Amino acid sequence: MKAPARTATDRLHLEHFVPYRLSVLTNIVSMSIAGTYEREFGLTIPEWRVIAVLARYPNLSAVEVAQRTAMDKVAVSRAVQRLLASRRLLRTYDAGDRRRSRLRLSPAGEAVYMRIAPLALGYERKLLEALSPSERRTLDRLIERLTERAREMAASD
Amino acid sequence: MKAPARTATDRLHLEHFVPYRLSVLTNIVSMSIAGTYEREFGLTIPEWRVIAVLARYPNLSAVEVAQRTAMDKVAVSRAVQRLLASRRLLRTYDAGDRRRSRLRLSPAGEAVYMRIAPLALGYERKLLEALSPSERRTLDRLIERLTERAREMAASD
DNA sequence: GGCTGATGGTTACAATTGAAACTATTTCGA
DNA sequence: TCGAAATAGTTTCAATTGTAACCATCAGCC
Repeated sequence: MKAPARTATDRLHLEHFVPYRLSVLTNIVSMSIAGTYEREFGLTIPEWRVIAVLARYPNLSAVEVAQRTAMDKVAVSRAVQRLLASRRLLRTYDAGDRRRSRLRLSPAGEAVYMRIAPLALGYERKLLEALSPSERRTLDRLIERLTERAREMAASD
Repeated sequence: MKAPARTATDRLHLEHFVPYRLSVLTNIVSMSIAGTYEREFGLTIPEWRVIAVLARYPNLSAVEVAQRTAMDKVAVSRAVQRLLASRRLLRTYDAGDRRRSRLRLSPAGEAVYMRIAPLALGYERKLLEALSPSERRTLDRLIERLTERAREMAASD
C-alpha cells in the first residue's frame, strides 16, 4: 500500500521553519542586549549602533551612519537627536556641502562606548561559547552567505 | 618589540558583531516574507503565525498559541481579533473552563494556509540554496544551540 | 460556602515606528 | 543662469507595539 502523497504544506511546521527560528533567536538576543543598554546607560539599540559606528569612523554624516548600521535615515535622525540631547554626540556641518552633517562622539559619548563595548563583546563571547571554534567560523560564513542571498532575493522584485 | 596591548574594545566592529549581523539578516528575511503576506493576503506576520500553528494543531487556546509561536498573549489576542474579523478563524469556548478559548481555522482560513504555505516554503528553499546540504544541517544545529544558550542567559538574570 | 491568589484573555494608554510630505541645499542640463 | 531633479535631513501623522491595569473565571484552602 502506497503512502499518501506528501504535499509541500505537509512540512510547514513553524518550529522547523528557518525564517521563524531566526526571528525567535534574534529577538531573544536583541532583547537581552537592549535590556542591558537601557538599564545601564539609558540607550536604545539604534542609539547604541550610532555610537558604535562613530567610535570607529568619526565624522560620518547621517546617511553614512545609516548605511553602516542598516538603519533608515529617519531612525538615524531620531537616534542622533536623542544623543545630542544627552550630550553624547557633537554635530557640525560640512563646509563644502551645508546639507551634510559631521557627527562625532563627545567625551561623554566615548566614555559610554568604552564601557558598553566590553559588555557587548562579553555577551557575544558567552553566547558563542555554545559553539566550538570551528562551528563559530562556520556560523560566520553561513550568516554572510544567507544575508547576501536574502539581499539578492529582496532586490529581485 | 611587543605589539600594543589589544583591548576588548579594539575588536568591536558592528560588521563582525554576531548579534548585529543576526539582526540584519532576520530583518531582511522578515521584511521580504511580510511583504508577500501583506501584498497577497493582507496578513501580518503575527496573523500568519497563528494560522500556521492552528493549521497543524487545531483547537488550541490563545495561550497555547502564544507558546507555540513565541508571541506574547497581547499579540495573540490582537492577531486573533483581526482573523476573526476577516472570517479566517472560528472561536468557541471550552466547556469545562469558560476562560479558555478554542481556536480553529475556518474554511477561508484553511484556504489561505494552503496558498501561503507553499510560498513560505518556496522562499525558505530558495534562501537555503545558498548553502550546501551539509551546511543546512549545520545551520539547523547552530540555530538550535544558540537559541538554547540565549534563553539560558536571558533566564539567569 | 466564601476568601485569596492564580490563570486566560482583553482593554487602555503611552511610546515607538513607518511612510509620506516637507525644507534646505546642491547638482545638472538647457 | 535658471529651473528641474536629486540629496541630506527633519517633521508629521497614523499605525503598531509594549506595559500595565483590568475583568472574568477558576482552583485551593479555611
